[in-house]
Amino acid sequence: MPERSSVQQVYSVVLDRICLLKYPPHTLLREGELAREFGMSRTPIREVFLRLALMGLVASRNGVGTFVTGMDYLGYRDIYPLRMKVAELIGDLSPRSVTSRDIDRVVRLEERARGLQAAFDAREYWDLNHALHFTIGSLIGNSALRDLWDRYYYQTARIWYAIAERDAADTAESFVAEIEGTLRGLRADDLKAVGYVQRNGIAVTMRKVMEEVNPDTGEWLREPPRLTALRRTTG
Amino acid sequence: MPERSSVQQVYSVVLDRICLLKYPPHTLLREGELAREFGMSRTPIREVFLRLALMGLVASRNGVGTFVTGMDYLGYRDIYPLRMKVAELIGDLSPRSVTSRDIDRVVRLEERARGLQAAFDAREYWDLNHALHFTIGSLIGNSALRDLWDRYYYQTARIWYAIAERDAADTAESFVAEIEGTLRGLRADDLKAVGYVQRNGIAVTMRKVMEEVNPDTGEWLREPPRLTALRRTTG
DNA sequence: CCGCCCGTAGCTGCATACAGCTTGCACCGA
DNA sequence: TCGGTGCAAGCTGTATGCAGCTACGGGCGG
Repeated sequence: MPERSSVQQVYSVVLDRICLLKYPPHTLLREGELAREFGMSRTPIREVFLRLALMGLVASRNGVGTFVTGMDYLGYRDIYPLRMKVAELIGDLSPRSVTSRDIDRVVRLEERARGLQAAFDAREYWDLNHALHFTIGSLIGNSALRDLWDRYYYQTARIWYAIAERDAADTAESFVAEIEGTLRGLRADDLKAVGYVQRNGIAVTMRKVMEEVNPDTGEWLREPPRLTALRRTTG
Repeated sequence: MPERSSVQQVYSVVLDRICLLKYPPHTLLREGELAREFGMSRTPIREVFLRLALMGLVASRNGVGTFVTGMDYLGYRDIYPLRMKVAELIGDLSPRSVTSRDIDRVVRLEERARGLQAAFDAREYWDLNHALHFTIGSLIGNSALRDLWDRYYYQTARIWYAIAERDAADTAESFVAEIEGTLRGLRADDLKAVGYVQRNGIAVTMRKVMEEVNPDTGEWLREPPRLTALRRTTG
């Protein structure tokens, strides 16, 4: 069972679990437990936790444990506008030119996305969004900008994933439209257009997120089970 | 001698040493050595190194050691345009309003900066720049943007510090002008103006940096001793 | 004299033992 | 019965021992 893994692999797995809400906010993660699962000692797990902590996704409390952070309204309020700006810069800062491979890849994503309209599947939606994100990311020539593109993606992934499930039909439709717009931009080798399409998609999500909170208190108006579950990983 | 310190304190100290070129590029840092200096074990030092590695300021090689990274031309070429964009956003994303305390602080900085014109001192210049940076940073309301403001500052600090010493007179003069412009913006409670003044200052530095490299090879044209010194910290 | 090879020193990465802190529960007294 | 106190379990943070890797240098062969 305990197969050896590298720090990078464990980081990816735990990151995915947090973003996919398999580890919902406030979940207690224990170093020893993950160490056993991945067949390594606590030391590399601590490194994974530190990296996740610097991403703002977990926080350790001495003597207590390491918790998945809550979805903080104030954090999203700050990150989303910046994420939109980053999208606007995609076509601005030395973009890579589009190849037919890129287009083919997105065409295939479009087909799969249309399938979502018939039967929505959260996991499939996640995979498609993931693929689209990294395809676009690969076109960003500026490495620092690409880092931000990824960073803010992961920092906001949980909340859009949670919200996507609220209104599956609308989510699927918007997603197909987003891919179509992206494709138009790619075919024109107009990465600025691609960036603006992304910006608009992010803006729509941000609006949805902000509609979920009480602007005075900053509290979430309704909390689906997946956001509130305070479960231990044992059991 | 070995006084106990926290991880955060050690991180700050080592970060300063790297930015101030007390640890020049390619310096070999040993975990055990720093552990002894700060009176702790290798474990927290490793955490410091990991954080510095994620900032791109050090890199560990198994079996060899942890090195201060070189000043990579390609990295600066990517970071500077982004840093300029960040400066442009300062007045855009929910800035805090300016208080008289802020203005007073910068006024004092201006006085000290004028002293630099008479007698340039690299360390004093560093301190002033540091103070100005954080004063402006404190006016950024968007926490994510402030993180970037700090992050890119530290990632580019070494190179402008190295270049500042090249032409002390010009550096001092530009710096005074920058503070004057900043003060005008602050007094008008116009943080956008402050951001643009910063942007312009960053652009000037970037131009100076780019003039130092061969655009074909990416190699530095002339390497002052402080940039090339490959010394061990022992001795 | 030059080049190859192997041994060794010393570093990082990992595993593990220990210390300190936090929390919850049980027990005791009023 | 209720409140307070102390203890114990379990976690993170730290120290330290160990394994694996790399670089360097001396010695040997050509």
